[in-house]
Amino acid sequence: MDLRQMRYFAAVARERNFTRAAESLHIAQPPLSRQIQLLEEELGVTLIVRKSRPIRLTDAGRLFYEQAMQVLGRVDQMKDATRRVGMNRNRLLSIGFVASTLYGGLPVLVRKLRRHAPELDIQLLELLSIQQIPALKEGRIDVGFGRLKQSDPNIASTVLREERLVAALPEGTPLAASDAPLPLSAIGGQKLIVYPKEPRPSYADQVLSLLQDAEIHPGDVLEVREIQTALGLVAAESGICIIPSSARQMRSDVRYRVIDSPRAVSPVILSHRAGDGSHHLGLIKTLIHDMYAENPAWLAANNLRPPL
Amino acid sequence: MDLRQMRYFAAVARERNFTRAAESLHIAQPPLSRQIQLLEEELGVTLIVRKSRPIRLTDAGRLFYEQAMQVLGRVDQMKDATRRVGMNRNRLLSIGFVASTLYGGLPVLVRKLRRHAPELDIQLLELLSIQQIPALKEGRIDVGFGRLKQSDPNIASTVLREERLVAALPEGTPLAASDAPLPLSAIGGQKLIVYPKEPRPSYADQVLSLLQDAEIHPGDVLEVREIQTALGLVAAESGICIIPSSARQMRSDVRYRVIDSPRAVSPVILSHRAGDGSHHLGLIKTLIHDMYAENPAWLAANNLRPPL
DNA sequence: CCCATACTATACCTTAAAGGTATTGTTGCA
DNA sequence: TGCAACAATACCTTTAAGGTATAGTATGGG
Repeated sequence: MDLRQMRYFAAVARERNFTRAAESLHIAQPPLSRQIQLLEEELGVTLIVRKSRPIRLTDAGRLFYEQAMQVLGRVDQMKDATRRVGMNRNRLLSIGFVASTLYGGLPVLVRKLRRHAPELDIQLLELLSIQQIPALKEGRIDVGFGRLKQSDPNIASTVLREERLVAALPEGTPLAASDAPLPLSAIGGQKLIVYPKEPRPSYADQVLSLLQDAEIHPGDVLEVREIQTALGLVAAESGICIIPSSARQMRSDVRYRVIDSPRAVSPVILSHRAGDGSHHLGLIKTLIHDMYAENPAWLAANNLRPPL
Repeated sequence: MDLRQMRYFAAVARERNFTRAAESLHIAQPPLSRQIQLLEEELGVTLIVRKSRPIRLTDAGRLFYEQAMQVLGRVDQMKDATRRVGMNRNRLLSIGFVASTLYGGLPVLVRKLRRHAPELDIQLLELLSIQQIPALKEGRIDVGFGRLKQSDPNIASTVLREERLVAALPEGTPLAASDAPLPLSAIGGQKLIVYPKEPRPSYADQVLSLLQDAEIHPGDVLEVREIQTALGLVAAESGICIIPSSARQMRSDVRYRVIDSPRAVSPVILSHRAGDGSHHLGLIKTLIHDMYAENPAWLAANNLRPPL
């Protein structure tokens, strides 16, 4: 498959007419027909109903069209962004993060960073904690916000804070009746949903070992790929799930109860290359410090709107 | 630009070596070098620092690499999805929605729909309200959830409910001191942020005409493209913003106050093609009805967790 | 410091595939 | 039913991707 074929198909889908589509693409009609045939052949799927005037898209064609438009838009954005970084010689700061920090202080930090260093192009990449280590080494990212402690000598890590864990519970179930802290033991026998499924080790293992250390055995453990799915399943009463406090913002159709155990915490960890003495890294550390100073509540135990 | 060039560049970036990258791509090394040169030429940007062994990526190269990987992943997903729909002859149901419904009942509806009609492939497309009308006519979507009343004879629309509007206020400002309903008049003289900027007419006009009809004049109106930006600016104390109640879930670092006016509501409107008597459309209507029945609070005036 | 080594770039040729022209089917409407 | 509009097929031309041979350039050991 080829961007050209996608563009050709998009033109046909828009015009609902091969001849006019070919004109708009500045090519002759037969090559256009052939490219669409090749595309359909590669996919093994008919995209266009030709025995109808004007032509119609099949269901597969409609889907392909929408997706293709999005991909093409994305490619254009990518071109622009690459040119901007390359031409202006702007420094690029690449930040890796785990999804949960998006619901915490990361957006605020990024906004502050843009204000304090407008010359910087900021790239945000969602990466799981352990993916951040190789990404840092390979220079794909410059800083990482993760949740897993590690001890690679080439990577410097700082615990920004320990965040309370909360249990996500389906509305209307007995456990969700109270707002009081939930004893860890209450999780025993419950159906537990953990994430992410892979790559291991991950936050899932952190949760599971927390329970294991307390000798609490959940009734059944279901692994899912991401927190969104996990909370969706909780809402669908498929089980309960343990998430960092900040991720509570993701859904309000489930109930949350802080877990009543001093060990039920998850760190937020800033990582960067050990040798990295860049100005921007220092700026980030300063800004994070400021954020905590501005909002000391974020450091409080029962943090309602927690931080990075 | 071409997916092939993106794949080639990705291989070089991964291997950090043209020769080995060429091997992994099963082509000779010189053509690979040339394709990368062509890519750099088209972008007008150097992506690779060659006077270094192993080679390094420039900042632009790093950015391009990450984006390219995401695009390539996206293309693969698209192929799979298209094949699945085309092969299994699954019916595709394409749903257009405005962003705010994502923070309301839409996810619940989609989940119910998947459960009740597992044979269905569901495509979700974010479209502004007025974009949904042509999208319905052209068959790009089958149903739309929007916020703008319209009167196209070919499109049937149903108001699902009227949702209360709330003002988003920066924390710590005088207006944010209370949780009580906010009189519409309090918005007079305030800096107001509205969205989306285009295409018009949009929800922005709904908000502006609400104020105009009440003869209230905001101090200054700033138009932004999307709600996320608008709320970000509110958090940065750039002004206040009027949003549908359900969108409160998007951020918790701003304060919300229900607007104290019976006219300060925004409808949630279900639209579909006038002739459409498909089974799945009926199912959607039934499911929505069920949702409201299950959760009558959604219909209450001061809806905290509102619906579609 | 220079040469050996391990690369990447250049030059030039071969081949595959995209695009064009002419023409033959189809569809749908008058 | 026949004509107008349009897509598919057949076949040729041109463009550009890929291959081979070789020259140029960056690190590392002697």
